[in-house]
Amino acid sequence: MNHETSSPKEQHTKNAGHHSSMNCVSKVPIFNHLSPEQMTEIKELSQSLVLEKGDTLYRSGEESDTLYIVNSGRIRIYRITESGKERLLKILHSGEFTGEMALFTESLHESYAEAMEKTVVCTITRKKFHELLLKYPTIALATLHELAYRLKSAEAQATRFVTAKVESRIASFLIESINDADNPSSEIVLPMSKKDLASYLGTTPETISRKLSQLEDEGLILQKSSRRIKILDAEGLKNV
Amino acid sequence: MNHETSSPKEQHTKNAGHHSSMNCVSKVPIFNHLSPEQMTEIKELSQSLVLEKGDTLYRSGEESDTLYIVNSGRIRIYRITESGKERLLKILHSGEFTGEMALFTESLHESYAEAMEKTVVCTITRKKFHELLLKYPTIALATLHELAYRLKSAEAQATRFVTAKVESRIASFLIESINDADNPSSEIVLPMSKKDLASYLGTTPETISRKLSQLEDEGLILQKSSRRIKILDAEGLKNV
DNA sequence: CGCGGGGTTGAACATTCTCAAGAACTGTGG
DNA sequence: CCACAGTTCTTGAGAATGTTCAACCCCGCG
Repeated sequence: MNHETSSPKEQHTKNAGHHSSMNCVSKVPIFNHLSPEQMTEIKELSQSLVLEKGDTLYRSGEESDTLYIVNSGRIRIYRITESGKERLLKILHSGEFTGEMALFTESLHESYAEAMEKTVVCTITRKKFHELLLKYPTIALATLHELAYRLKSAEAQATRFVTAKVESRIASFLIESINDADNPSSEIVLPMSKKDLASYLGTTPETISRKLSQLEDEGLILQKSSRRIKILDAEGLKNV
Repeated sequence: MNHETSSPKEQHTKNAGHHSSMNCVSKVPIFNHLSPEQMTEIKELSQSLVLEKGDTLYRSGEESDTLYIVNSGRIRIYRITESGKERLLKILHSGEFTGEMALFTESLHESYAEAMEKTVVCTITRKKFHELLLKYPTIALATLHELAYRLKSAEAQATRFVTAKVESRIASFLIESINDADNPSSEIVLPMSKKDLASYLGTTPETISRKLSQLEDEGLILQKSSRRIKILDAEGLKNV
């Protein structure tokens, strides 16, 4: 994890933090259903790392041999397209992980990971995670489960985005947002800036802005502030 | 695997074929490195199924509790988008598998799988595969490896397709095709009709046709026949 | 020889992007 | 608490990119 990077901006914070931090592992779905002893064992294998807002966890092109699990905070995962544009892949929240490829082959990162706020991540090296998987098949199973789910999502998203119009992409995104956060009112708060949202949906901020206004004109949503949106007609949205 | 489908077209071929077919399992990467006894055990868990051209393996909305491994032949996996258009996700060749989600949760298929020619698939039910994974951690590891790889590919493709112009998507596809088939000459044969290719790349046959002609005008490729394309300037293609 | 499906081409049309300018918001320091 | 600077967001107009629809071609096949 030595960064001989030459970026003028910022780097890994050097403060690798406390070893074997406590709650690092406990929030992670794939580690559920383990006995206390197993938990302890895992905690000993992992190291925690503290990132400040804007810090980079890894960059495209760097060697990848570590699994990162977010303990608290948020990590932005994005790629740079051939045409030099940034495209947001996902935002990792507490309990989610990245670096799955690292676990199986010598490979290089193809994306960038950057802390959106102060964030604590747990790190486990490929070697150690391997041992873990072989020792506890249920962890392997849980990880498989998670990857299968992600694959399905990725495919669903790819399908939707490649063909659908921007308007439908936005509509889908809004509907998913309702489902995600258990909303009593059907009001959602965008989890990112519109710039990021545009990048995530494969379009531009301008278009997002216009389409949202359009949806508002059609009476499907209500923009209460730049980040807060109230869904007026979820059914209508689905048919966009 | 009872199909109470009411489609007038065609269904599963009923001839569920020979039980525990021989080479079904032997071609599958995730089953490599196993002892002969283990192989035998696996063979006993699986059943083979013969599909004729055009037969459906599964449809969107059907319950999914089986892993399918292609022994010989090809399977077209596609989705229908909200707007009712077909979008090709991938083509499974010998040794590849589908149904990964089936393995972990009660879930429904969201895609369609259809034989492109006479095809033999091996089937393993969720329950049996689970037992297998728990018993042989190395299989779990190999499966994880495969899924991680697929996830990476899916993400890469999603990124590329969402932002890139059709022209670049085609160029990328051509370049990958060179790499895939070890080509002495840099001549490739499209693995599918242009109609399917269009669906795969998220565009229309018309646009494919036009863009290919354009690439030819630019001296990057040569269309020898409707399916055969010679790459004249791979470097140039990469910069499209 | 005629039929049918894929493939190609053209022209009108729809969608989205780009660039540019201005408005609204956020956080900071006085 | 206010003013300022740096963003982010919105809006407009023109340009680029792809889609649609319709006609036509080509080729394999009965």
